[in-house]
Amino acid sequence: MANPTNFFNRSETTMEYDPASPELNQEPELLKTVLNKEGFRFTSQRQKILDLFQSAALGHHLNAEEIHQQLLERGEKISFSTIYRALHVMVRLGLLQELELAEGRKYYELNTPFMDQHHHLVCVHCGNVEEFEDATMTQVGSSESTSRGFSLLNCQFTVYGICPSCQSLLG
Amino acid sequence: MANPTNFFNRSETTMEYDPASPELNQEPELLKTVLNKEGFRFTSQRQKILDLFQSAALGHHLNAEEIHQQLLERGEKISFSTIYRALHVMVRLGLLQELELAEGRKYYELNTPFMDQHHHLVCVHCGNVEEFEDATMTQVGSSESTSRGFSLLNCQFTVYGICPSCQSLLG
DNA sequence: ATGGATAGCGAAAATGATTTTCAATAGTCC
DNA sequence: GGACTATTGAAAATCATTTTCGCTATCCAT
Ligand SMILES: [Mn+2]
Ligand SMILES: [Mn+2]
Ligand SMILES: [Zn+2]
Ligand SMILES: [Zn+2]
Repeated sequence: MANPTNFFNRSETTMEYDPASPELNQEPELLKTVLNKEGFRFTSQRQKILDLFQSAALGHHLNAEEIHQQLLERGEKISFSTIYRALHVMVRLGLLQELELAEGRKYYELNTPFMDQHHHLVCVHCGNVEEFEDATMTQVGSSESTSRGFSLLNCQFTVYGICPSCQSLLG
Repeated sequence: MANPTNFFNRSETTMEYDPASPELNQEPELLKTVLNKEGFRFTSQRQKILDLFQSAALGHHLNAEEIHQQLLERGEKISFSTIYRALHVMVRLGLLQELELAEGRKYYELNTPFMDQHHHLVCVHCGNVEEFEDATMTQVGSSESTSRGFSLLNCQFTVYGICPSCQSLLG
């Protein structure tokens, strides 16, 4: 394996989004290919975790706890250590995206091609998350990073506020 | 005090940025006023912590650990519990801004009027953070939130990438 | 100013998400 | 099939942050 020591230390590697291989997550057996290409092994656990995200609406902004729970509901018991390891690997491979939606935990969702990147509007009271797309966002991100010589990995625009229903609850 | 139970649970209260009281952090004794207005008490610890941020370039994206350390260097020993409590209160009062620059810890900086809000470009390899301003960002944030009936609290645009010097190190 | 009520302090213990350790297992490649 | 070693699960370890609790200091009313 390429970098065994700090490998699991989040995306500290120069593994950028590869526009040449966009829909990998759709196909059933491609996971093995993607993993092996980078020296990882294909395992049933990793496939099941990815499956969870691919069954659309179900998955979407899942944290480790929710993944563990939803897998249990599907009759699959996968340890937390395995879940965390799989998430890191898939983020590294560009299959998943890690999100900081505030609160002390990380959320994950299927990664999308850079230009289709969406952003988030979070209610700090109830945790409700809405998504939106906006091309100017990604433009600003990429122009800002190239003008400083940064190689862009990804942008996150997160808007915090209070959703309509929480507003009425709080007066 | 208004909401004793979940009070310290981050900014879950409807305490929006007040454009009428912008430069509070500049003045020396205003902290007491701001605290008392909301039922908090003025303490030397809170003043010293705020002082740290106000001595500009020194402070800027400080986490609890760094605050504790820099206070020690100034000969002030303030416990972590007090530091964390003070940070929460000051965020709640709009004096400080809490940032999620990735990595499992939170950073703080002096809050600025909404329209002057700046954003961050983070090197995921060395942690170097650069700031930039962009009006479109805040526009998109506010239009997006009003169009959904959210009451806006704040926006964070964070761009992740690899800085020039880390790029050369990594080949 | 004085005094009572109680918010805030520090030290230590608790929490909770994530990471690591380690022996057993299972992909990959020959 | 067999060697090599990445991956797994369970349990222990980390680490930032939060809570608890007895004591102190601030605030407000007298
Ligand atoms: Mn999303
Ligand atoms: Mn900043
Ligand atoms: Zn809400
Ligand atoms: Zn760097």
